[in-house]
Amino acid sequence: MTERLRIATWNINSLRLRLPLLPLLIEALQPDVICLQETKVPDDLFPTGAPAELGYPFAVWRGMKGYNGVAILSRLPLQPLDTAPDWCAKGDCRHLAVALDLRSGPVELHNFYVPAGGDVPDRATNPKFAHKLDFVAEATAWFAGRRALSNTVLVGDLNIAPLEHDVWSHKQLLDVVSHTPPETEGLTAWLQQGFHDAVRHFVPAEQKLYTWWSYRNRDWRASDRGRRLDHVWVSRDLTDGLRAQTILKQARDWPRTSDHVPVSVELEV
DNA sequence: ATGGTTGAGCGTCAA
Repeated sequence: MTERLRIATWNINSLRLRLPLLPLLIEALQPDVICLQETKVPDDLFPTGAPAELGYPFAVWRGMKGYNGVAILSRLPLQPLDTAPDWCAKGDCRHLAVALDLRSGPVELHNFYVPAGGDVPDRATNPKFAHKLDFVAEATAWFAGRRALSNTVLVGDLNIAPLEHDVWSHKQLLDVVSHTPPETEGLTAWLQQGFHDAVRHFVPAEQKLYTWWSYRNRDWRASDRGRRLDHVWVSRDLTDGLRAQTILKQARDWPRTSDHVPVSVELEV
């Protein structure tokens, strides 16, 4: 027996500020599970009633003051998984993992917010860039060291656009943090620990595909200098169950919205 | 080459 599952991911860039936008996401995507990054809310200030009011009574969150923060909102019961390490021993709030209770069995879900990496793509002079590369390498090693992946979904703002057409200009961005070779090679190595890119599954690699447009453009749609920083990966056993993907580009025009747009994948498990 | 904008939360830092 299979069950249809829709999982959405969004870098919301302040949960409290953009709480009123979540009904728009829900109406458009009808996700069973919503994974959020950059919630920017400490746990003691989290709007604890909001998930249930939105129709997602099962929720977990991990936040801190000012920066970072992740949350998972679910219509399905879930169990928190606490087996992952404190990435780079920073005490950051960049990862949550849960087991979703489906009739067909549990699905393991990982929600990641990878460090952005600062401005200078040099690990020797920029500690933020070093942290980003170390984070990706540590995650790669952690998944490599576990049992073979199955029934697993990984989503999040991974802050890396791995393919040539995941950015508006491959040549012009080769030395820009998010698309440098050490980053794209690192992300590819992580993906290859048993994952499959669930969005590119539906969209040929030659086609431009973005999930983020900078605030610093007067007209984001006209300049269209986007990057694909937000991802949904599935373990290889779930590949045959992939049914659809949506990059909710219209969300970039919502009032006072995030610079990232939601990404959703529908699959049968 | 540079600057451009946004959020957290009150001076800048992070993105």
